[in-house]
Amino acid sequence: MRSYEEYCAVAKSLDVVGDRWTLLIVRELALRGPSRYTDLRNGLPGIATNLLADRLRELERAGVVAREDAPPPIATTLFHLTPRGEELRPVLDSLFRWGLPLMSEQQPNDAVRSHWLAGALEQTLTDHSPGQPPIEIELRPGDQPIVIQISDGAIRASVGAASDPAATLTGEPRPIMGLLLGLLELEAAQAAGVHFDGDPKVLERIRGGPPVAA
Amino acid sequence: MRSYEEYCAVAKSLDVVGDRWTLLIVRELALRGPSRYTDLRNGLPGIATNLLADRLRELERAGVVAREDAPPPIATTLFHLTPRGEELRPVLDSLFRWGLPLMSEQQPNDAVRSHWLAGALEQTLTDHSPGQPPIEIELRPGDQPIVIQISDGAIRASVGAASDPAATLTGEPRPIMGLLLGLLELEAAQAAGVHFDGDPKVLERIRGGPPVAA
DNA sequence: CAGCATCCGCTTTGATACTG
DNA sequence: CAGTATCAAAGCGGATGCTG
Repeated sequence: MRSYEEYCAVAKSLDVVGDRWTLLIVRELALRGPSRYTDLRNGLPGIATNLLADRLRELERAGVVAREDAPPPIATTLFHLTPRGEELRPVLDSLFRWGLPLMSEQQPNDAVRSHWLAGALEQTLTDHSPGQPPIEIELRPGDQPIVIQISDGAIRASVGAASDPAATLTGEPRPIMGLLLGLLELEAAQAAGVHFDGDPKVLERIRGGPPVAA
Repeated sequence: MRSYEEYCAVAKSLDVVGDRWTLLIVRELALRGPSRYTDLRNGLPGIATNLLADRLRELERAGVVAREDAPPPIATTLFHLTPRGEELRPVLDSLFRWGLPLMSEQQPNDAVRSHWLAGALEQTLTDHSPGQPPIEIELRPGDQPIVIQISDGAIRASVGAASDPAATLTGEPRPIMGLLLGLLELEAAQAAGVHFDGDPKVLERIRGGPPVAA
């Protein structure tokens, strides 16, 4: 990207991460950890392969990303965030939060990946009853399952199966997210094809309320 | 901008504010409040006028910016952030913080505006002695003067003159910022042409230390 | 197959000129 | 002051081909 040539911290940041696709590449590495080129491409549907290569080079030059040639048995290149790259998490988090209200409308051809949803959920859900025992909830939004772990006031959401879920939600991504983000009631979500299995009270424990002041 | 067509909150955010210049327009409105078209152009050196018009239209459609035709005596159009637009401040703040380390190198043809520097300073400086009486520091980085107001642990930095400054700093923007951000010692800043007037202790009270975890 | 580089048509941006 | 109009240059998207 052409530099803005402004002596301003925001402009300097955007000189590095303001290009199309760049922050989404950082998102992939932040959500999934060290990744292969092919995994990155899979998490960025629509990116031109030469652009991904270009951006990775630029991010490497900027000290945000580093590549490591994995040892012989694996024999592949892994890209990962440097400490400086990890410091971009607050930027991603604020964008996650700002974009949550836009999740209510899912365009018909929007791609879906479970790890994106997990990232969004970690930014919104809160444990309203920290005293309660730890529980897990499993989501099956068509893609891979997502497990939400609630324990001692902390929320962790990641791709994977729950061992002993207190509840499971199966259905389309949009109504599932609408329900969890607090934009949809359980009845409305069920009418939209969501199958809820478990104790409805667990929903009340974690549902995102009105947007949090950040 | 073409949509990323991803059902991800970050991608949805970037669909709205990921275009070139867009976040800088929001920065201008956030730092300066309601502004005229011409003021925006002045705060965005290098932007093509058709692009500014385009972006403002898109931001209006997205509900981030609104325009008001000021009443007859003023007879001009003012652009301002909507509440939804104000919610982008955490995004700007995180970009301000991330970009601070990049402020140490000022490219020879970087444009400088005092309100950008004020924004950066508010993100870094902290009042390390909240018990002390309120003081003001004035900066004269060539452009317009900046006043830093320190009182009760809070820092405010804005364009304008101080009434009774406890210290003044005159010189080039880069060494002044380097000194305040904690990247440069007073002697080094003075060697770089900064003229410091006042009690050096006030510097210790507010200087930014190592980057804060956000 | 993983990790690119090249080519080409299309879209976006930059610079400048012009207008109510 | 607050834009619109025009056009060249740069960037992007999609397809394809190459190399270990």
